[in-house]
Amino acid sequence: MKLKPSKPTDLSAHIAQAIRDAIVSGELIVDERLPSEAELSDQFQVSRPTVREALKRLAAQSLIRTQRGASGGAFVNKLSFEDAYSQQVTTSTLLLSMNAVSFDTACEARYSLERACAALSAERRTADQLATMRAEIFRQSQPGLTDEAFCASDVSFHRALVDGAANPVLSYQLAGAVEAMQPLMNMITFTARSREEIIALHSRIADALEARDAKAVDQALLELEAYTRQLARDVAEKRRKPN
Amino acid sequence: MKLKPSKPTDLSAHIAQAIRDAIVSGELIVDERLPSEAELSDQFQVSRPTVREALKRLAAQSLIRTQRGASGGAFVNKLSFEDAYSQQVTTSTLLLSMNAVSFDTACEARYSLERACAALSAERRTADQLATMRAEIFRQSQPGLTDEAFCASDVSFHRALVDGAANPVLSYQLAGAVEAMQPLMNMITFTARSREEIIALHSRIADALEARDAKAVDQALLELEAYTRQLARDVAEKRRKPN
DNA sequence: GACTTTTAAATGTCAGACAAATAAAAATTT
DNA sequence: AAATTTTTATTTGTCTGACATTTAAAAGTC
Repeated sequence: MKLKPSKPTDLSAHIAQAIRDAIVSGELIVDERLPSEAELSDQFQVSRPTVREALKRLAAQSLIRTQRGASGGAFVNKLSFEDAYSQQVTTSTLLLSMNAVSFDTACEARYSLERACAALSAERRTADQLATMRAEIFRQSQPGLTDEAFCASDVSFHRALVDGAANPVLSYQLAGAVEAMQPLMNMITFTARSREEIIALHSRIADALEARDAKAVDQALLELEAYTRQLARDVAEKRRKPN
Repeated sequence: MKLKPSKPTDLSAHIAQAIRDAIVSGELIVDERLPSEAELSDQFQVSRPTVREALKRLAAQSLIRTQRGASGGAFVNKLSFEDAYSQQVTTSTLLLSMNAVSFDTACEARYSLERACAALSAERRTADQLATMRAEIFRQSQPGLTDEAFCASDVSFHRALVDGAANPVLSYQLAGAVEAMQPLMNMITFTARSREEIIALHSRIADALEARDAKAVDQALLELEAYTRQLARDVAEKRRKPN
């Protein structure tokens, strides 16, 4: 663990980077204990608060965890899919909300990726996942449902579809694409008619998955994407000319 | 910005979460200045070092940036695609290396996602992106190339393919899948024969993109995936039984 | 009016202290 | 001797107060 780069300021950022490099390169392995804060401040020739700021940076990325007490300290954390998943969702959500990404662009990305899971999911989906999808479809058909709850159920439905591919890397990668869309979807007001349409498409997807018919899943997803984008266009249209 | 939750320890984590929530919810908007560290310590009733640790956590996630001097302070950062991209690559790389993800699983995810870009890329790829791909193919055919350089060029090639879809959200989502594979790929020793094969498939992809033939791109990617997985199997086989 | 100097505000860093948690060692009791 | 309790040492968590550095604006000067 060395620090060489140029910048004279932000010592804590440099130290964090040095430790991060050591972790990424494998110099520090999972569950290995880092030197204590006191030792680190000696090694890096900085004060303990500075070391602590560096460690908090790493903790924010789930790269380390800390434990108090004797034989405590900072340990290299095994980055779990769960941690990575939630980080990804947060990042993706902020990315979309801060960069004026058009609904079309986000929607295209989401459904392109989802279709990438379609074939695998058709092949591997479990009965359990299928049941989850059916349950979400049922929930979506309940009359009193708010738009937000409808969207949340939509996310659950699609998540089950993605998880059906039985590939944790895919599930992780898709997390951002699917969940980060929700705030954008929430801006749409779903009429009874449009809900009906979406539910019909969801049912077609579930049916196709049940029949393990990859082509049909793909086709239904294509239509769902087209319909969703049409809905968004209608909403935008109405906003512009609210009759 | 309030903090209510249960945990009594890790004040800085709570404060970071409170501010993070304020950003995600839109209570704090991009480029808005946060209260000064002194004011925050007043508001949250903690010391300045604790506030600073919280701010460093947020800085580690590129949620804020800080500026020194009068009229300086912490500002809500506009999360750029670039920042998100590199974070995603780091996270994905660590995720794969720490979770004993099989080569097959990672490879399947990567090529599934890449094929999701194939149709869009065939439709939209620019002459420039095509030229990049041709240049990388040429580089890959150079005799003196190390395996690492070959892999790096491979990543550049595929990145151009993904960027061809002209959808920044897709490019961002794919970043992890494509780049995080590199360390795994680096474990493969590429013989002259296997390089030849890969280059031939890359050429077929480039040709198909030039002809805007989505089907052909998809097919070539499928074959490339199959070949890559076969290569990995061969390597594993040789390790187990080194003649 | 243009330039220089001063000032004030803010982050960056440091030193030293105490609190709290925790595991291991030591002492005590059974 | 074993089990339990107490002590101790280590380590992170937090606080106080201070000084350095940067920066923009205000004040002063030519």
